[in-house]
Amino acid sequence: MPELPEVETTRRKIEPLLAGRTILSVAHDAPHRYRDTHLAHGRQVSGLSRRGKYLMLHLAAAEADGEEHDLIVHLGMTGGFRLEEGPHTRVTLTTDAGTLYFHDPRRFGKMAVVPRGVYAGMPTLLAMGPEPLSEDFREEEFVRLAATAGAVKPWLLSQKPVSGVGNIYADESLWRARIHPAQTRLTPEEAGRLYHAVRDVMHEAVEAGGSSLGDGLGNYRQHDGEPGAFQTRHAVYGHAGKPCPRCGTPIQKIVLAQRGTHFCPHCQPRRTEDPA
DNA sequence: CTTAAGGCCTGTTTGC
DNA sequence: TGCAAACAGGCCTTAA
Repeated sequence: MPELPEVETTRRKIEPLLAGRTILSVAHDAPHRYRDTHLAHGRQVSGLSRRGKYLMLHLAAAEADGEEHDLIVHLGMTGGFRLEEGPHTRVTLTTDAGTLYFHDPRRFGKMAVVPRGVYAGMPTLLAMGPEPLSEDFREEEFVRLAATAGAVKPWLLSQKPVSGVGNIYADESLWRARIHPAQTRLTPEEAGRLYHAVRDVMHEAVEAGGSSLGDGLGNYRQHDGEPGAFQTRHAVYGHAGKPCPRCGTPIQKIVLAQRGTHFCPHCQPRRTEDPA
């Protein structure tokens, strides 16, 4: 599942293929899912950036309107760019220097072309919290917000306290911080541990090129088919029943807020009484 | 305002 | 064996 590390890896890998190129066409047959992509035609790609799990292709102004645009891409669960067409190719992106194919078996991915910075109609992007690897992500603020939050895992997944955390990295971060996924109202000590766990996990995962899991459809790959390497460092995600790397207790899997949730019942006990 | 739940979508896995 | 049901899950929409 593409989360921040996978989206960042995608950005780094396809930027050399797109920067400075002119988009000739964005072809697909799902205008509701890939909105206003015709607005990208004829525009030059000035660069790529990322916000949370959103990928942004910055498009130079066209002669007709003099306005810069963004082609916003969300990879959803199974989206990714490839060099070759396949059975799940949903969008064909043709430039003056080659073609990229957007694969997305489960069709959770989305695209939209909008005037630069106009994100109306994208509530998650508008309300997005700070980037976990930037200086905007401040421990004090995170600790303050966590003190009154509900169950910590759904809170992390909301993208509001910090951006880019999805199901895999939420479970891994909570395991490192030794906090139960359903814990509410974190103490300053707990929130501080979680702050550093999120930063460390994201940093390590980006360096490893993200996580590639199994051989199934949800398996994230880079555009050239290369897998990431972080999955070998997962302590709990996908490890139900296997020993906790820290204490040996079998990892437990539960459903929390409709998400598969993995944790160590020994290292991550639920704190029931309020700290005095 | 906040929080919770349903829906989207389809290949794979599980269960009868 | 074969088919149906459950499962995976990020984010939007709707509801409370």
